[in-house]
Formats: sequence, structure tokens, C-alpha cells
Amino acid sequence: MRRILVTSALPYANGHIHLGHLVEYIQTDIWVRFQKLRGHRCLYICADDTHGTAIMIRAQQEEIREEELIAQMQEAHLRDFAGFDVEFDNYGSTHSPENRTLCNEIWTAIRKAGLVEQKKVTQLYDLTAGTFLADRFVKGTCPKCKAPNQYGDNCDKCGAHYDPSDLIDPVSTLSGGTPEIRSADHLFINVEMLHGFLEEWTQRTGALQPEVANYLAGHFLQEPLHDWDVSRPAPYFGFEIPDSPGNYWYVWFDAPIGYIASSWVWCKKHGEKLDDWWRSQATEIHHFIGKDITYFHTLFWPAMLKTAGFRLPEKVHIHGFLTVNGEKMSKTKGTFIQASTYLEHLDPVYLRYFYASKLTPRVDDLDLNFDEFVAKVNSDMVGNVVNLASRTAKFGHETGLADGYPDDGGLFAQAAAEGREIAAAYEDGDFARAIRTILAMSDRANQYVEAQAPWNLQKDPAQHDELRRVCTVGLNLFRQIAVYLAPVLPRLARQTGQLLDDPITRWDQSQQPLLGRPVGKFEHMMQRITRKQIDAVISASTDHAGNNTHPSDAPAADASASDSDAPLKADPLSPEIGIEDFSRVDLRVVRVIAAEDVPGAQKLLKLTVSLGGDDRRTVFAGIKEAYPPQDLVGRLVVCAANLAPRKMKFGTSSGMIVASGPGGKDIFLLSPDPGAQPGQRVH
RNA sequence: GGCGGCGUAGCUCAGUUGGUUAGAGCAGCGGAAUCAUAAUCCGCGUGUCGUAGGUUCGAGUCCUACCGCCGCUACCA
Repeated sequence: MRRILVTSALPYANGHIHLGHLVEYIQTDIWVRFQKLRGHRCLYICADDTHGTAIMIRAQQEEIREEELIAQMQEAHLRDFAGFDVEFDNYGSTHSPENRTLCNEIWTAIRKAGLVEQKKVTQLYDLTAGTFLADRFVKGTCPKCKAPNQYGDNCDKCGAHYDPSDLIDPVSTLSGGTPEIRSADHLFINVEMLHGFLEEWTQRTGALQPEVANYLAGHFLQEPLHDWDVSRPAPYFGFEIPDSPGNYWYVWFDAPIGYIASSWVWCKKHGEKLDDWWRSQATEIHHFIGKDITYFHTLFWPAMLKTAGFRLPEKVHIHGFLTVNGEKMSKTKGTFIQASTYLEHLDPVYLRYFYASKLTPRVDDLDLNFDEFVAKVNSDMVGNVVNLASRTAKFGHETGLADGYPDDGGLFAQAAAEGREIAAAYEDGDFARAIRTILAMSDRANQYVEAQAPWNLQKDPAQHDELRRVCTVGLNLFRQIAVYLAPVLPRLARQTGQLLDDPITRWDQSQQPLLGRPVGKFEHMMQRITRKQIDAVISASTDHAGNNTHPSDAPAADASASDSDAPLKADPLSPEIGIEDFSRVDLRVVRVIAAEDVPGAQKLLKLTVSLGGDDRRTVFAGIKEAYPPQDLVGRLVVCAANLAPRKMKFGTSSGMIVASGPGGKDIFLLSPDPGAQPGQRVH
């Protein structure tokens, strides 16, 4: 059993999670789930990156304290991650006492090693905002080509590099005022002193992808490494440097230390020793990052770890950026899609599958093309994999699984043997290869079912045993696939576990068939994606400025709606009735006067509704998981009012609130259009 | 400019250390089946493997040059 500590880059507390971020978190989550499924000891550690000028400025703009801002952001981040089944063992914050302690410890070690130098840095200072200005907070006229409105570090027009203090007519983008030149003492780390170590670590340990190692060799390691400026003068939201009052650690100094700090928090919760995870040769440390932050993680970070005596990363897995429809994400095109927006319209498993099918160990950018996305998920997952269960489980439900595993022409054995290949692909981060191999299995399994034609066997009672054998094979091949896909699609694995009453928890469950047990009732495991859902996400993402879309403004008037037929199929129409039958049910508009939680009830809310005037009554409604009580008060809903009162454990219910949906969180109350009044009958 | 990556069928990509007529999925066309969420199965590919040279008995696979696309080019994040 290996011991593995895995991290994703810490999301910055300045913004919400979007689909670009999710490439990394889904990639990491898949890798971690794979390791856990294999039986290894594996921790997935992450945290919010909370320090720096950007946070400070934003808090000022919103007129809240930085601590409030980062707390809100962390909550939002965690909600988004949970929505995509990204499961951390610990999710901390760089603004934590643990992180402060560790920064101090590492800083002290770096001091002791004689790597710290002090130098004057000249920067522009914004008097109004009372802060030094980072390059991107200054604009002005290019000193070389005189192009106006250029950023502080280089010119878009002529490509010249310069100091912000060389800009002509510089303007602070924070206050609009003219900044002045000030100099301040900064602390630098002399990374060059570790040049030899970095050369060795980047080029010869196998910790980096070859193209990354080449990149570093060609760009940075050829010449002396520059000193790294790790301090910022006050005001700065971060940790003050204990031996240099008035100076703060630059956010990129404390951010990666957050990996250790967050691990420490986990250790405290679980009674483990931090050194067992971060200073032990028995633990592998794996970082997953985007290519934009390569040099922080491949030069500065290993230098820090080395100096302070921590374990060096076993591997830094670097991925490319997300493009959408072949282009950079764009707010005007509606392709800058936030995680929460996606989740309002689409199932997260689609994105997990799509990303997995595209991810390789290389640094290439990943393109989310919507046409491909729809086609791939629908044909690979719904049409191929899930269909395998769908077409055998119904018969299997009648026959159960055979006691011995039938002759399947070697299909199960072949797929079991291929598990090794798939595992190697997952381990390498070559999820695309793993998916290809798994899909080929699914193709073979579908061919098998086709050839055996269980639907014909079913017609002949004498063939019942043969039917059971065919279902046993089909369902076991499906289960094998579900195990192999479990890191990518934990929900599918869970559903499969339920169907066969044997939870999927270990990779080696793919090696032996499941026998001699009943098969549950098949329920749809995944819905098809419609183009309409995609369009809804795009339009919701395009219109972020005017965030006032009311649900009732939604496109109700689109007659070309291509809605799924699943709900109707799941619950077919009842036998025909006459008008007299219908009129026996007295539906009334009612107003919710009060709504309260029912202690001890799982689904029920206790509602007091008004039929107008003094006519009030108490109705219990099974909508607790879908509606918070306070959202209901004042609303008009529809009530079956002449239903005989029903005694329940928690009181008597005099009526029934009508709603649609399968239940749980998916319940949708019916509301009349504006103008309706309590007491009116619904005809 | 420098450096790096990529360039294989309409689209997305596989092609292990160079070895026989270069493959898969999707899309398309024809057929079968009707268990399944119109899902599935069978059949159908004359591709200058970016271009031009070179090494070799033999190159998509190695070398060189060129073309095209993308990215990076630290004291911004």
C-alpha cells in the first residue's frame, strides 16, 4: 500500500469556480479516487488562496473585511466542488494559524540557510488608495512607441518591456489618480544558490513531464536564476513577516505552504503526525497544477521545501488551459461558464466524463466543443455503457444472477486482464486512454448481448436458464465497466452497486464476477443531454451583468421545445376518466400563511394555508428537501381541498399541495399566474 | 526574436523500442434487429500520415530545413 498526498492548486478567493478551474479539480479527483479504489492510502488536500492585493482591493470595494470576503468565497467554492463530486479530505485556507506557523518555520530555515537578501525596490505608489501598485494596476503611455493605455510592464502594441515608472502619464487603475514613485525595502530569496539542486531535480528525477523539463532547461536554468521578491510593504492582506515588521509575505510565498497547512489541519482532526506526510520518504507528494503557474511549483517551491527539509514532490502534473469551441473562454460569447451556472442546467457527470475522455499526461490545452460534448456523452455513456445495463437488467430482474459464471467466450476474463492496462493509464494521468479501453469493452459486451438476443430467450420458458446465463454475463460485464469508470463516475458506480446490491469500493471487484443474487429494478442511470440545455447555459453565462432574470421570464414560449420523454415513460398515463370524475376533485388556490419544519420528519413541512377570509387549514406536504420553509410563506399554491383529512404521526393534514417531480430535491410546486386569488377553484 | 509543443480520414484522436495492404470513435451511406433512454448490431474509408530533402533493406515513426497553428518568454497573477 502506497501513501500518497495529492494537491490541486489553491483557487484564489477573488473569484468563483468556472469550467476552466474544473479541469484541474476533476482531473485530480479522478486520480485520487483511482488511488483510493486501488486500496492505497491517499489524501486529497486543497485550500483557498486568500492573500494579496487583489483580495484587499476587492474587500475595500465591497466594504467588508477581508476575512468576511474570504469566508464567503470559501463557502461558494466548496459548494461548487461538491456539486461536481470533487471530494477533498481537507479543504483549508491560507489564512489560518497553521499556515502562519509553517510560513514562519520555512522562512526561518531559509534565513538560516543564508538565502535572504534585502534590496530597495522602486514602485509606483497610489496615494489615494494608500498602496503600492502592482504592474497590472497601472496604465499609461508606452515610453517607446507612445501607444496610450498600456499596462505597467509591457506594451501590447510594440511589445516593449519596461518598468511601470517609465510609463508616460501613469494612472492608477484603482483610484484613477496619478501615482508617485516610491521605493521600499523588499526581501528576496537567492534562488540561484540552489541552481545545482534545481537542475538535478527538474532534469533527472522524473518529477516533471519531459516538455516541462525542457522548458525549464531552456528558459531559466541556462542562466543564473533571478532573486525572488517575496515581501510586500504594508498595507497588504497577508502575514506580516516576524523579523521584518511592516513587510508581508508575498501571496506566492504563503500559498503553496497552504498545502502543508491544510494537511496539518487534517492531521489534527485525525490524530496523525504531519511529518509522516510531509517529511517521510514513505509518502509520495503529487501536485496537480495548470501550466500558468509552472515556475512557482517547479523552481521556487522545491527550493523552499528542500531548504526547510520537507519531502520533495514525487511528481508535478501540469495540464493546459480549457478552451471552449476552440477559443479562449469569453464572457461576451457566453463561454465563460461558472460552475454554479452549469449545475443549474446540466448533470455534473457529463463534464467529468468529457474531461476524462480528453485528458492526457501532456500539457496540451483541452477543448470543450459543445457539439462534441453532446455527441460524446450521449453516444458513449447513455447509448453505449448505460444501455448495456438498461437492456439486460430488466430480464435480469426476473432471473437473478446465475450461481456459476457461464461461458462468455472469454469476455469477462479479457476485460479483467485489461484492468492492468487501464490502471496503468489512470496512474499516468492518461485518462483518455483508459476511457478508450473501457469503451472497447462496452462495445464487445453490446455485441454479446446482440448475439444472444435475450429478448428472444425470454419468450420461451424452456430457455429460462439460458436467459439467466446471458443476463449474468451482460450485467457482470457492465459491472466491470462501472468499476473501471468509478474514479470518473462515482455516481454510476453507486447506482450499479445498488442495482446489484453490492457496493463498488475496490478495484479488484473487476476481477471476479458477482453471482447467485437477485437483480434490483433498473432505473435510468443517466439522461441524455439536449442542445437546449447547452443553449440555456450559454445564455445564462452571457447575461451576467444584468443578473435579474426571474424564473418566470424563462423561455416558456418556445414551441419547438424538445423535452425528454423520460418523465412520461417513467410514469405512464392513467386510464381515461370522464369530466364528472375530474370535477370530484376540488382544487383550490391557497396562500401559504406559515410554513415550519416538522421535527422528526424526513420529508414533511407543516403548512398553514388560507383559502381566503378566515378559512385556514393545516396541510402537511412532503417537500422539505426541495423548499426551505421561509421561501414558501406568502406564496400562492394549489391545494386538493376536499380530500378527506388524514391523521399522520405529526398531526392531521386537511388537504394536499399539488406538485410535480420524482421527489427528493426534485419537487416543483404548481403556482397560478399573477392575479389568481386564494379560494378560487381550479377547473 | 528565442525556446517549446503540435500538424495522421469531414470532426476528435490511436499508432508502443522504425518492419508486412496506416487504425478507432463520431458524423455520412446501405442493411438488420426492435430488449433498451430512437439506444443496438452488420457492412461501406483511393487518407500526398504539413512540405522538401536525408539516414536505412525498410520511416507516420529517426535527422535537417522550411511552412502553418498554439503556447511560453520569471521580481504581474
